[in-house]
Amino acid sequence: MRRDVFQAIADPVRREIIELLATETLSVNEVAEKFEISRPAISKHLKILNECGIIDFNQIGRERLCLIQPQKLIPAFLWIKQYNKLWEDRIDSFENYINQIQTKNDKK
Amino acid sequence: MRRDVFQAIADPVRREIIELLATETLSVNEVAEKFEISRPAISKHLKILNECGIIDFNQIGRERLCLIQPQKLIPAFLWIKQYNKLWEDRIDSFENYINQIQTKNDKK
DNA sequence: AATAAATGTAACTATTCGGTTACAAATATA
DNA sequence: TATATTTGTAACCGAATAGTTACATTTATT
Repeated sequence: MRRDVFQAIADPVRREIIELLATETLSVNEVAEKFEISRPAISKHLKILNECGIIDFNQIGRERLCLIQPQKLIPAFLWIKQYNKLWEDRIDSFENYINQIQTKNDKK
Repeated sequence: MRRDVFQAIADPVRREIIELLATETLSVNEVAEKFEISRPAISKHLKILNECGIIDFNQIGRERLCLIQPQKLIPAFLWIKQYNKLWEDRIDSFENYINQIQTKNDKK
């Protein structure tokens, strides 16, 4: 079973969980309440996020608080970031092309 | 069938295809030759990448050239990027903590 | 001590995923 | 025209995914 950050953020529910936990620390039940799906389903998503280190648990009595570990997103960030030169060049060359046409039209 | 950039880059083979096509445009067969798995398997991966716009095809005779469209990675990039303030603060506070300890030790 | 609350997990199901082999179709070459 | 090349796709398979309900366990409350 593959368990990496790319696979973790592939699921829209897990991305939403990350979004929630980025603003506040919540217990398992509090996370589950924010969704339509069952608590065990959320429990599984949290387990997957925990297995790749994106969240840690902090047991307080009978509650488990879910703490985000945002630095675990860095590898995925860097993988995508290596292509930003590529898409910026693409956009630049498109803008140059537009400017070129613009200049031609201005001359008319 | 969900088909978005997050799901596209979740698979390691597809990430490798993106890496290949970032440096050169290749035909379907040329892509397949770089992998151990069968050509139809690669064909499926290319189809998925195409369905979410990450690659375009350019038919030249009987060959189909695979052209990367790196700007399609931008939404995934931005989604992750919104957390970089979060992990930078985390790293900063860790560094501050280390510096604090260091300063204490220096005083001894 | 009895009950309520928070949570994990087992068992099950339907669907998707990632691979395979076999075959068909289109195009280039001899 | 016959053959080789490039490619897509159908049919199949096993494993993983994402959900469910039912139940067990631990901790807090009454």
